[in-house]
Amino acid sequence: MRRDIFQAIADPTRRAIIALIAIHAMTPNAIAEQFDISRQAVSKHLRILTECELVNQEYQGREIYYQLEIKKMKQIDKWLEQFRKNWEDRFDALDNLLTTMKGK
Amino acid sequence: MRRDIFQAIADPTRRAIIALIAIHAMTPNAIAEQFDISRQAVSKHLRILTECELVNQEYQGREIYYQLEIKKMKQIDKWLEQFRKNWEDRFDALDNLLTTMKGK
DNA sequence: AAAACGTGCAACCGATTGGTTGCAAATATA
DNA sequence: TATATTTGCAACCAATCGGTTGCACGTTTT
Repeated sequence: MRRDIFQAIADPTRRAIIALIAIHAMTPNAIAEQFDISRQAVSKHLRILTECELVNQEYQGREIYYQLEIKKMKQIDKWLEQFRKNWEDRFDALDNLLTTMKGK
Repeated sequence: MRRDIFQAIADPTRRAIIALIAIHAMTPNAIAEQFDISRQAVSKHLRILTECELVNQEYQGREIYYQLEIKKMKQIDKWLEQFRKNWEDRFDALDNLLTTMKGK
């Protein structure tokens, strides 16, 4: 099983789930209500997210609250790093600013 | 066919190709030499990358030079934006710095 | 104690993926 | 002109994906 973070975010439903639980922890049932797929399908997505350590599970009685392990997202950012120097955007702008400040 | 940028970077071979042609344009043959898969398999990857406009094609005689359309990578960065405020790293540090500067 | 609820897992299914081989077309070279 | 090179495309294949339904198990509620 490949199951790395890039494969995890490849599916649009999974990205939507990620965005949902980034705000606050949610149970599988609550998540499933937001989509047109079965609770079990959501469960499978959560399993994949769990396998690449993108989510926390917090057991609370018979409910399980899933929350995004937001630090894991940095991994994507890290990969992007190698290309970032080649596009001009707010980060470049900030980099330039810092460089300028250092120079002074 | 889904074929968005997230699906494009889901495959590790494709990520390697992206990293390769980010440096300088390459022909399919030259790219294929770097991997243990057939030239046709590389060609299929390039087709996918082309379909989501991640690469440029420059025809030169019978050769075709493929280069990364680096600006398209910003799309990933843009998606990451919504999570970035929640992790502490150099970008947060820069954000805080900017906020501080604005405040003064 | 019985019933209802929240969850994960297994089995199944059609579509997609990433690879292969073979071939045709265009360009370059002998 | 004949031959070699570079490429894309089609057909095929096994494996994986994203969904489904059914079920078992633990926790709550009645």
